[in-house]
Amino acid sequence: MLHAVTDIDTSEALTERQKDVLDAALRLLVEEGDQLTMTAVARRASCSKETLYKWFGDRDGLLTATVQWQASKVRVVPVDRKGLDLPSLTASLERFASDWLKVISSDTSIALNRVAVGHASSGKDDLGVIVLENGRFALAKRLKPVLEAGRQAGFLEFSDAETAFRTFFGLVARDVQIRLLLGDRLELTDVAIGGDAVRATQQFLALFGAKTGPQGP
Amino acid sequence: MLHAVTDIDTSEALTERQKDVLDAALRLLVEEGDQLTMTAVARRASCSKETLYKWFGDRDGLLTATVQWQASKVRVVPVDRKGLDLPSLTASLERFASDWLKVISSDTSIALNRVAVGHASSGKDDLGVIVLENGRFALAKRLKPVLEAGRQAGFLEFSDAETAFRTFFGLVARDVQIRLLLGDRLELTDVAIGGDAVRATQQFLALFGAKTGPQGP
DNA sequence: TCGATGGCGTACCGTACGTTACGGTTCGGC
DNA sequence: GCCGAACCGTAACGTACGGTACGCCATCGA
Repeated sequence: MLHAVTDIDTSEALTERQKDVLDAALRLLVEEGDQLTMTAVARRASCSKETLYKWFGDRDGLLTATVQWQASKVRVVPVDRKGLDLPSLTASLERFASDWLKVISSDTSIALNRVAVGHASSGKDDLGVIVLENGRFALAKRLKPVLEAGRQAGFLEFSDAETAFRTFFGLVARDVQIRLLLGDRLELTDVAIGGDAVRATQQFLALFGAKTGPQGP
Repeated sequence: MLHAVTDIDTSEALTERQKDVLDAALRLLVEEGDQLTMTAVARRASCSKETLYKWFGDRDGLLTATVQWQASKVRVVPVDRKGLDLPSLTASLERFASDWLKVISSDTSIALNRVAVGHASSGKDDLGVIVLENGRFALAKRLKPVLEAGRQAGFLEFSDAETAFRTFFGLVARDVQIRLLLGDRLELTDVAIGGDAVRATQQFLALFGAKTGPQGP
């Protein structure tokens, strides 16, 4: 289990300058992958290495701060649960699917996940936990209320929201993330993403949609 | 696209001694992750570094050979398509799902995928391609004939085998692989895997099973 | 005006590791 | 028994990079 390990408010007292430095590190990470050096970050950010060490402790600290900084930038848009009907539920699910596909296919996400995966082998720091907590688990946390609302409104049928979520996750992501992480050139256009979102949502509704309508037969 | 890049017969003239060395490297890779050193491999395999360099060129060559060697070890068991009925189709699908879950949750697969993901960022070598080709694409190559047979027998309905396969893939793997790669302690017991295989198969049949029987109404 | 603080640039140190070189040993062929 | 090839073990080399020290400048409060 790793839930509820880091609730990540982060942005904890970061000066503008520090944010700039982390942005530079992030860009470098996207461009060059994990072999980014402290010297490169310092040069790109126009700061001295000494400052990097004073602010972030060591290389892992910088990496962690960078990942957390990126995580803090994705803001959660709450879903309103008023007037829930089937079209709006469908639209919500499609929106989640589309957003998620956009995220996992973005250069930033790919780079961050690669770094985190690489560091997970030598379980030294918590990059993997941070990425999971702000990716997969954050998604679940946002989506589950929608699923629950759909169930209470009688549009969905499932016994366990976690299981339902994981199925939705699988229907949306399929093999996309692992292929991208492994370097497969998988071009996801906006229209392809939109189509996949619709397909995944329809499949999910086919599996978990209530046979009877919200009022019953 | 990266299909049909490496058809990988490999094992290309590997002496027993060389296989032993690669096995040692593989074990070391599983134990220590990507930071395995040439010295460590030489010591573990009781060979000299000079021999390593003569045989495999450089560190990347050794890594590539190791990954290919592991890939060459998984033998494909062909599925017989005789006497296809719904129970045997279901059993085949469950078997594929179960096997796949066992593979992606194995220490070896996790270690290899981590290394390949790490190397994909600095697109220097083809580790990612090799892993994909022997993982996700090999699975597709084996499963698609089964899907086609199921369709011709009238048990399945789909227009594109690739799309159907990817949905099956998503239903089986869900978030398992990325969570494991990121270091989440996800314990998959045999019974849990079996249950997941059954669930994924049922969901797949619910989505792609023919509404009419094999003979039709 | 002036000391102090914070940060930039750079030179430097130590180490880890990839790579190479070399002496010693085993072994198959003559 | 002798030769050369292959291989083991290890020492040595070169370099890249994490981490540190230091000189210099700008800003700021007194």
